[in-house]
Amino acid sequence: MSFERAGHPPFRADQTTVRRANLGVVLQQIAGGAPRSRARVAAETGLTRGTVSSLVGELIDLDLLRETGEDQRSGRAGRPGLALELSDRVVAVGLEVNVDYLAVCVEDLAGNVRYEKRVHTDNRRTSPRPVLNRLVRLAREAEAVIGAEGLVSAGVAVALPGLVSAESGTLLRAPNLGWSGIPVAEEISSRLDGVAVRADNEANLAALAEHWQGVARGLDNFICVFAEVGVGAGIFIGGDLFRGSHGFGAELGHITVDPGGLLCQCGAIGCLETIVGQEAIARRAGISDDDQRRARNVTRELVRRAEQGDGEVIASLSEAGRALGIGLASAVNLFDVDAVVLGGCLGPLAPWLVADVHEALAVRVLSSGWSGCEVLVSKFGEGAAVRGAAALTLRSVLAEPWLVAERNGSVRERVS
Amino acid sequence: MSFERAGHPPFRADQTTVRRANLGVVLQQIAGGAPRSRARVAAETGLTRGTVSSLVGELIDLDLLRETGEDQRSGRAGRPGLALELSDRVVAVGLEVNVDYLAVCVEDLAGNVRYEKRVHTDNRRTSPRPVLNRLVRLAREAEAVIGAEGLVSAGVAVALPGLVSAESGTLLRAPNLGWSGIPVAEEISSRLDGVAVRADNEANLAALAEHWQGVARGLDNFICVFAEVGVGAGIFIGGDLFRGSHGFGAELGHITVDPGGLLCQCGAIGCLETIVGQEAIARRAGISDDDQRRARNVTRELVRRAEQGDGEVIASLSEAGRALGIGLASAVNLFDVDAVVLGGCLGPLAPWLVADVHEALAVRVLSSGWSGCEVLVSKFGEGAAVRGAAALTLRSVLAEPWLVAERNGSVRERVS
DNA sequence: TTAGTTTGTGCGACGTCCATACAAAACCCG
DNA sequence: CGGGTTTTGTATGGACGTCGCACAAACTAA
Repeated sequence: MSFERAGHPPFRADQTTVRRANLGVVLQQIAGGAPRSRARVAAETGLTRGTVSSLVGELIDLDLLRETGEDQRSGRAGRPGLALELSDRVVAVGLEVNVDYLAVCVEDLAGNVRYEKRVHTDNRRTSPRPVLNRLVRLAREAEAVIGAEGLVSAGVAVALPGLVSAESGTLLRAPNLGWSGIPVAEEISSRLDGVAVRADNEANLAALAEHWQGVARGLDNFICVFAEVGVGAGIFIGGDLFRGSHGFGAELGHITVDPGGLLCQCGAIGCLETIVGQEAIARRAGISDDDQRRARNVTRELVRRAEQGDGEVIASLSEAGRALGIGLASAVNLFDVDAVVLGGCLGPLAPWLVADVHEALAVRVLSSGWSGCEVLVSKFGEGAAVRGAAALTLRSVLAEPWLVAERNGSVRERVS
Repeated sequence: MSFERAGHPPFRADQTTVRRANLGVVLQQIAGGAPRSRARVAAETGLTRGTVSSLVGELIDLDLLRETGEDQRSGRAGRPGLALELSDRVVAVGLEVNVDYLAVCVEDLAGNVRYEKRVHTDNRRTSPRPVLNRLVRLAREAEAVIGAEGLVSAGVAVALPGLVSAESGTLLRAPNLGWSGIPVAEEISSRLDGVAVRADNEANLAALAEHWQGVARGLDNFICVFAEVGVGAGIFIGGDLFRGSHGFGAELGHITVDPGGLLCQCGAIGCLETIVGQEAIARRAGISDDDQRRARNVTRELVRRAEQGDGEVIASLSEAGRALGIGLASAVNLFDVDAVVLGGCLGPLAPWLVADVHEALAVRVLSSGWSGCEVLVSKFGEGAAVRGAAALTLRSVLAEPWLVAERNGSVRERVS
């Protein structure tokens, strides 16, 4: 109904604003369901068939939509409509730097993963430069695939494990990586011939992924915990990612849950991260750092042992669940969300955690009597952040379709 | 830049949408500063002088703007502009039900309080009906004043001490009042000849008041604590009031700060409210319930004793400050706000609290090193909620000016 | 085959903003 | 004191986008 985000930076509107808005409306309408005819879209959006025709024409020219045969119709009278669905030619590249791996993925508008690669490397005490070089090599491979299949890239985004300034794309501080003040987006962009690159926190992007194609589809308010070595959270409010004033919000990993506990990387005592992180769980289960390194994938090792009935591991997991529940409870009390999603390493480990999280929430959440806050398990687990990075770009394509013209339009316009 | 709240419910745009948006843009531009000429507004918004002229004409017809002589100009060449400022003829009515008083206020668009009244009554064990009757009587008096001065009412809103469903205007649960499930907005509306009435939580509205004309002007992200008998909080995010999925958000009063503490009205143990509320502070300072009742205004009594150097009171206040700081810290960690505002009875009591709140925040807020979170003292104190109720309506007039035509336009259109 | 229904497109009308031109009202300066 | 300059507010024609309507195409039902 209203315009803009009712907040203070109002922006003047004119006819092109209208056009752009309606391009977005039509595209999102088609994205949010089964293939549909122009006429149905018109009926659903309130636009005229004529206007929808015009808008769809432009979207097809932009390679965002395509006509795929006829609308499936159950013997109703009248001329059949031509089904419209999202094009599979526009893709986005997602990158991820984590403590013990690098990852890349290419996803198209329809949500299909077209390419995916993940390499294990210990980035913990490596300086940023070689790590970014390796990441850029992965990105280049992905772009080669994109080119070979005749796809169009809408942009690149990178997920980072730490405090990120989303506007500038700078990694401000990553305790578990030992990095600080690295202009990651800029660095990557310059090595990829100036392609636009965005950067964001891994937990934010994991939340985005779950909302885009995961367990949180259709949920407008939820918290997604993303634990690897560190523990972060992405918060969705009103269908959009919530970032604080400076991007320091949702630092769930550094909520105090055990004042008499261990020293955290951040300098404080008893942070949630000292109990719930992947390595914290292992350490508390009596698995030495050496054993962890040998196992390569710590989460898989934990799952293996838990499945075998290892008492120490199961106890450590249960404890982690309880601590997590305590931490989440204050967040749920303040944000009043509909659901909590357990992601990252908590995905695979969920079977030994969920019950404890549930219980802690039930006890501590004020409104638990009225509005049950669901506990969901991530669909993508450790792969959520990369996919979220791709989704970041894809989502903005749906919301602001006209921007793709400014990226690749110069070529296209000469053709048409 | 983008349209709509990027979220999922997209809405088609057309020319009237543009017009409405620009009406809002012009009005808010003029509202957000000193009186200005059409030409300046044009330069600031990016609209043409011609377009601004047309928009301003419509806004003047709606009685939202007025021309007030000439623009103050410091000897610059050129024809002087006609200064435009907010009309003082459009007002809104704010109402408030609290535990020990009822209040009404009439405020105009420019932020002037045109009428104000507050009556002390113990509503604690009174049934809703007589209380609402008394409130409606206050509202009627206010409307009489509005009529007598030739003003136009844009709407009525009421502040309530408890969980409120803002859409339906229902008071779901007010522990300190002993009410639950009362359709307050509807009840008041029906007794005021069907005038539209909105209802919201007192803390939300207090936050709104501080943002509208108080200490939080210009702050887009802040938390406003509002303590009377109970303790609530209103949260501003991105220049807008944040309500959770169900309106249960920001229940700061029921965060656990002292697991071995007192039993709270809500049934839990050691809630913040058992230490920080007006009566809790008094009780912990050794002031009996009888003495409190005799004093009528508990806050004033506390201030009196603190000024006289009453050790018990000062200690209780300091303790409240510390508890508040602890509770606020988790909120600040999650919301990453720029400031915290102490409101309600905490306004007058601030001198004996602020230092403790500050200290607790400094220790417990993760990002306190980077982004200092200011602690501000409310400008309106206990009067914030009523003023916020009026501001709720006034704000929506600024954002959606065309709606006033639907309220009182039928008369006006016949005239013009 | 014919009538009825639905789809997609073309055309004129309307509303809104932009660019431009112009009169009015001040200041500046010789 | 009067002309030139600058700025303001308004009026006019053009561009753009949606709406309403009409029409041909394509299918179902009888």
